[in-house]
Order: sequence, then structure tokens, then C-alpha cells
Amino acid sequence: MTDTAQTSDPQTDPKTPALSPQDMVCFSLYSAVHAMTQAYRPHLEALGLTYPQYLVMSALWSAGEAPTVGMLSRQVQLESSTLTPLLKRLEAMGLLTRRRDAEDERQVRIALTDAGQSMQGRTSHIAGCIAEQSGMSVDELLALRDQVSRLRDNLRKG
Amino acid sequence: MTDTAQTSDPQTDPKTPALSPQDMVCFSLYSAVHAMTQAYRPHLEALGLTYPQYLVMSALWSAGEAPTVGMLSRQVQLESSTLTPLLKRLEAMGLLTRRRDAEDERQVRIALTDAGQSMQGRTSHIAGCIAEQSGMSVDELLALRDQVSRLRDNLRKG
DNA sequence: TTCGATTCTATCGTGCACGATAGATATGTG
DNA sequence: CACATATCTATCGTGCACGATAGAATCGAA
Repeated sequence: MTDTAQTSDPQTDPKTPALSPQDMVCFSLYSAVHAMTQAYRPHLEALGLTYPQYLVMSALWSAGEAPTVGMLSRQVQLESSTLTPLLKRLEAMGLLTRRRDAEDERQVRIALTDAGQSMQGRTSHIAGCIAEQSGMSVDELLALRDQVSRLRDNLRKG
Repeated sequence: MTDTAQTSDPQTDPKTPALSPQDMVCFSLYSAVHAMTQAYRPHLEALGLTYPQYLVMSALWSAGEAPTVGMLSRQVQLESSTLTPLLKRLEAMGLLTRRRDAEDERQVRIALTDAGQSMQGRTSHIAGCIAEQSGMSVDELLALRDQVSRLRDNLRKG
């Protein structure tokens, strides 16, 4: 993400002035994610979750039936090599179960336990806290979300 | 970032409908960073750098004189526990040197080697490639950068 | 100037995150 | 049925990223 404009020719001018991280779109995203993780931390520590774990739990709370690892992977955009150990940790905490699908034994279905289901109720205050801390209006946040999602989808296509 | 609006009361209604990751501002940022890292990967692999390493190199290219670890830490918003091993790897690649400051022996000053300096010239095309791949105009990207930076700074304050 | 407090970097342990790869199951073609 | 191909999850190695902590150097106040 040195992805802002450069007027001088990059091929002929070997001393193009360097873009500082502060100038780059990529750095704003990168540092915002870390700041967001820090903002979530106290809320999630009370639940014993990390941020990626919370993200997977959110996917499960909003899912209809027990999704497969592949379905989760596509939804949260993480590889199976990331998800498998993460899901094993959530299983060890007693929040979900992992079971081979009888129809297709290659797939593993993830189902919430009662403890996993009931945890959702203890997360409902978090959204408002973060939104307030963001110092932005709900409309601004929604617009930002849509812009960032559009950027992400375009980058994935390219 | 379940940080969009909830109309039902979170205290009295234990079954608040769950926000899917796709609804959350935090997830858009989180997934956009991963997409951005993937977009950078082919360009950075040619240089033998990871994205965080590239970020630190960018900070050094735009810095006036040899900054300390603490100065870099504040600029790229990473802890010394992250920077120290990262800087050691860049040192092992011959891109920079780490030396104790004579004035204040607690501090370590980071200076680019010739190889580190000259690498900058080979990065000048990357910005344009990513900007094009983003499918957004320069004005949109700059506006997005400023919005995301504002969000980050507000979250850091809270 | 002496010693308590602060500053600064490094170390350690845990948990992502990914590419490469393996291994098991399923599918399709003959 | 046989066998090549594809799909799906898991494993392994590398590199972040952070909190907690340690240890050295500096600063400050009596």
C-alpha cells in the first residue's frame, strides 16, 4: 500500500521520494486492525476469546445449521491451516463440536454446544461500546464498512 | 466489530439476532488487510520481503536519520517485541544495521545499508499496481485512508 | 552521590496466518 | 469395476503480534 499517487516517473528516476507509512492506504488499514483488536480485547478477555475466535463464533451464531470447515473458511476468509487449530481450541473450551459428515466423510461439521450458544447473549453490548469509541456516526461506519468491503473484493479479484 | 446498530434491547432480550461477520466494520477491515497482504505478496516476494518488513523499510526510506527502535515502534505502531526480531531478520539480510546510541546506551539506532537504500528504487512501481487493482480512484483511496486513520486514532484514544 | 523511579530494548510464551504438502474420501471416465 | 482427478481437512514450518517480564541505562530528588 504505497498506493497513493506518484507523479515522478518510477522507471527513470531512481530517487522517487519515499512514501511514509502514514501516506499509505495499506498502513491505515493495517494499523486500524491492530487498534480495533486492542479495543475489543477487554470485552473479549471477559469471555476468554481472542478476536479471531470471536469472529468464528459470530459466524456460527449467525449460521443456520452446522456449517462445514470449508463454509466457515469462505465466510471468514481464513485458510483451513488457520481454522483447524483455532476450532480445536474452541472445542477444547467446550464451545463447539467437530464431527465428520456422514454424507461426505471429507467434510467436518462444526456445531455449537449449549455453552457456545449461550455465550452470544454475553456479547450483545460489545457492538455499541466499539461504535461509541470509534467517534463516528452509525451512517459513517456503515459507509466505511461498504467502502472497505468493496476494496477487499476488488483486491481479491485482481 | 459487531459495531453496527442494534435496535432491540441487548439487556432484556437474550436472543438478539447475531450479526454476521459481513455486517461488521471490524471484519471488513480484518479481511481487507488479508486481501491487501495477498495483493502485495507477489511484488514483495521479488524483493524477499514480507509485508511488515516492507512497512518498516518504508518508514526507514522516509526517515531523515537513523531512527531508534522506539521511534520506529511509534511510527508503525508495533511493539518492540514484534520489531526486535523483525529488525534482526532485516539485519541478517544485510538491509540495515543495529547499533547502540553512544549518547543513550538504552537506545538502538537503525541505519540502512547501501543495499537497504538501493532497494527503494525497486519498489516504486508497486503503489500504482495496487491502486489499479483496488478498482478505486485516487481520490476515493485518499478519502478512505483518512477515514480509516481517523477511526484508528479514535480507537487508540478510547 | 546515592538510590528509587523511569525509560528503553530484548526475551519468552501463546495464538494467529499462510503456503506447501499430505492423506483420505469422493467423483468421473473408460 | 478400475483408476485418474478433484475436493476437503489436517499437518508442518516460518513469520508476525502482543502481554508480561527482565535487565541495563538514565534521570531525579534528597
